[in-house]
Amino acid sequence: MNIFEIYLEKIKNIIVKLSKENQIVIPDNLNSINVDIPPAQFKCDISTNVALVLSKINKQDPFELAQNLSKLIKNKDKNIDTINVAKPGFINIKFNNFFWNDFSKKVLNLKDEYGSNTKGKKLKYLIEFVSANPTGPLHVGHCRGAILGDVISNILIFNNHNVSKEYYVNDHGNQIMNFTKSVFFRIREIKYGEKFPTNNNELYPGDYIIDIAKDIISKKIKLEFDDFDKISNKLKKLAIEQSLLMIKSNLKNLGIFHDNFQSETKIIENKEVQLVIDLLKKKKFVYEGKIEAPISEDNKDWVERKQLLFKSTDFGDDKDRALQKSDNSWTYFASDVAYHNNKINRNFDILINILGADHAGYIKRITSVVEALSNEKNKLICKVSQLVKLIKDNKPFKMSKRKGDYITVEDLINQVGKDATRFIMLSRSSDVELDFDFDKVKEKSKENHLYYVQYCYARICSVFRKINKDINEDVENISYDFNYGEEEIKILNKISQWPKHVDIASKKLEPHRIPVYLYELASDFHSYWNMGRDDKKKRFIDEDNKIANDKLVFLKIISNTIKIGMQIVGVNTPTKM
RNA sequence: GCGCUCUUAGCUCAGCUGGAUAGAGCAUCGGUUUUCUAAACCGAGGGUCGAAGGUUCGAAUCCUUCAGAGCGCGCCA
Repeated sequence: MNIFEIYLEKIKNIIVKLSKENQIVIPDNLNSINVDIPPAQFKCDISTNVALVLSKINKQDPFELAQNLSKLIKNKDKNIDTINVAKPGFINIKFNNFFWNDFSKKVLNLKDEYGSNTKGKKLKYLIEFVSANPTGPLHVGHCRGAILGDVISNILIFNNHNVSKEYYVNDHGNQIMNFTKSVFFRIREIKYGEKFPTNNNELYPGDYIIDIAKDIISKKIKLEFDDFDKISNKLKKLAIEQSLLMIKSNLKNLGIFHDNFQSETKIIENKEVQLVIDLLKKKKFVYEGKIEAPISEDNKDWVERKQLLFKSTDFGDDKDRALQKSDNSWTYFASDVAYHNNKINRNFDILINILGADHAGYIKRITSVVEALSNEKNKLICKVSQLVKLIKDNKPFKMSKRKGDYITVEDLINQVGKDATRFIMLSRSSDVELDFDFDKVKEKSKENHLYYVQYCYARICSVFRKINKDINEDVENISYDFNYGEEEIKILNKISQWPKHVDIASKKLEPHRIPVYLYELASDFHSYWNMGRDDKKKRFIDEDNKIANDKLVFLKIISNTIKIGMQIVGVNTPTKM
C-alpha cells in the first residue's frame, strides 16, 4: 500500500502505452521519473515530474505535456479529486474522499505489516556489528554502532529480507594476551595478596577485571596460577568466556541479540587464513614486497622489510596491506580476510559491516578483499557510525582509558534507560557526530523525541481506555462511508508517506529516517488533539462517551503506524504516561 | 602530506536515489488548561544551504577546486 509506487506504476504504464502508439518518445531508463511528496503549500497529496523528464526528448513544452498527461492520469480514476499542473510542469494530484476511505480500510487491514515492502526481491543479508574486543564491557562508543546495526536489521527484516546478525569475536592476538595477563595478576592479587602491577601500561586496570578474576576463582577449576605461560591458553578461554558473558548482558540490556558469535581463533585454527591466502595468490592479489613507513609521529623504529602483502592498491587503496607479521603470525587483517571469505562461502547476497568512525580507514582494504574474492563489486557494504560526543553539565565529557574514566553501556542504561538511548542514538544520520546530552535525555519534554512520540501513543490509548476498548483489538464490521475533513486528511496523508520513508531507510540503510518520521507524525497528531479544545467536532469521544467509526479507524491507524515504527526502533509504546 | 566524514536559522539538526517559495526543535518574544493526558498546542521574528566554478530545463542535493572541523593513516585490534 505505497501510493507513491502505485501511481508511479500507473504513470509509467500510461507513457509506455503512448510510446507504443508512437505518440511520445520515452527514454530507455525511466528511473528519473518519480512520484513524490509535494511541498505543503500546494495542498495536494502526490506529485510527479514525468512531464519535466519527458519534455526534452519530445521537444515539447513541459507545461503543455503535463496538461496532456494529466488528462490521461485523471481519466476514469475514481480516486482523484483534482489534478493540476504547476509552474515548470509538475503534475499535482489531490485525492478524494473515496480514496481516503479506501486507504484507511487498507491500512487497517494490513495491521502490523503496513509499510513493509512485500514486492521486492527477498535477499539474504549478513550484518556484522558491535564486534568489540572481548577485553571488557561495552562503553558508549560501541553503543551507537550497536543500535545502528540492530535497527538496520529490523528494517531489513520488516521488508521481508532474511537477516543474520553476527558478532566477530577478536579472541586472538596481543590485546587478548594482555587482557588474560591482567586477569592472571588480579587472580594472584586475590589469592595471594600480590599487588597488581601498576607500572605496566599494557595491562588493563579496570575494576571489571577483578570481577572476572573472582568469577574464575569461584568456578574452582583445577589450575595453578604460578606460571602464566603454562596456563595462558586455558586462562584465556576462561577470561574470554567471562567477558563475553558481560558483553552479551550489556547487549541484552540494549535489546540487542546476535544470531551468531564468530570466533577469530576458530577461523585461524581451521587454517582458513592459509586457505584464503593461497586463493588470493592464485588470483595474483598477494605478493611479497615492501611498503613505505607510516607517516605517523613515532615511526623511528620502523624497519623496512619484505613481507606478504595484499594488493589493495588494485582497488584504489593508498597502499598494499600486510598479511604477515615479522614473527610469521598473521596480522589482524589476514584473519579478517579469512573471516570475510568465510562469510562469502555462506552464500549471502549482501554483507553489511557496521564500523566505528575510528575504523573508517579500514573500509577500502576490506571491501577490496571481498571484491577480489567474490568478483562482485558491491557485495560488502560498510556503514560508519560517527562519534558520540558526551555532554554533561553543558560540558563535553572526555572519556579516557584510565580506570573509571569512561562511561559504560551499563551506566548509560541505568541513567537514561534503554528506550531513550536507542531513540536518541538514532535520531541523527549516522554520518554526523551526535551530541548526547545526559541532562536533556532525561528531560520529559518535546526536547526528548522519545517521550514526544510515546506521548502521542499514550494519548490515543487514553481515548480507548475511556470508551472501554482495547487498543490491540481489531476494528471489524464497519461500513466505510466516512467523510474525512481537511485536518484528518492531513494526518492520513502523513500516514500514506510511511511506506516511502521505510523504503528509503531500507535502500540507503539509514534508520534515522524512522524516528524523524515518527516525530513528524506525532507532531501532526498533537496538533490535531489540541484542536479539540476549540472545536468539539475534533474530539474523539462525544457527549455520550461514544466514538464514531471514522474516528475509531483514524485513531487505530495512527497508533498502528506509530507502534510499527517504534517496534522497528526497538522501543516501547507505553499505553499510559 | 594522504584518505574518509561533516559544514543548512543564534544553538542542535532534518531535507541530499536533482525538482516548485529550504523545514523542525531549542533559545527569544507573545498567547492557549471549566476539554479525551499541558510530557501538549497556536503565533511572531530569525537563512547568500562554508566559498568559488561547472553539469542541467532545474542544484542545499551531482562534479571540480578551495577553506574550516572531526576521525583515521603501524607487523595494534
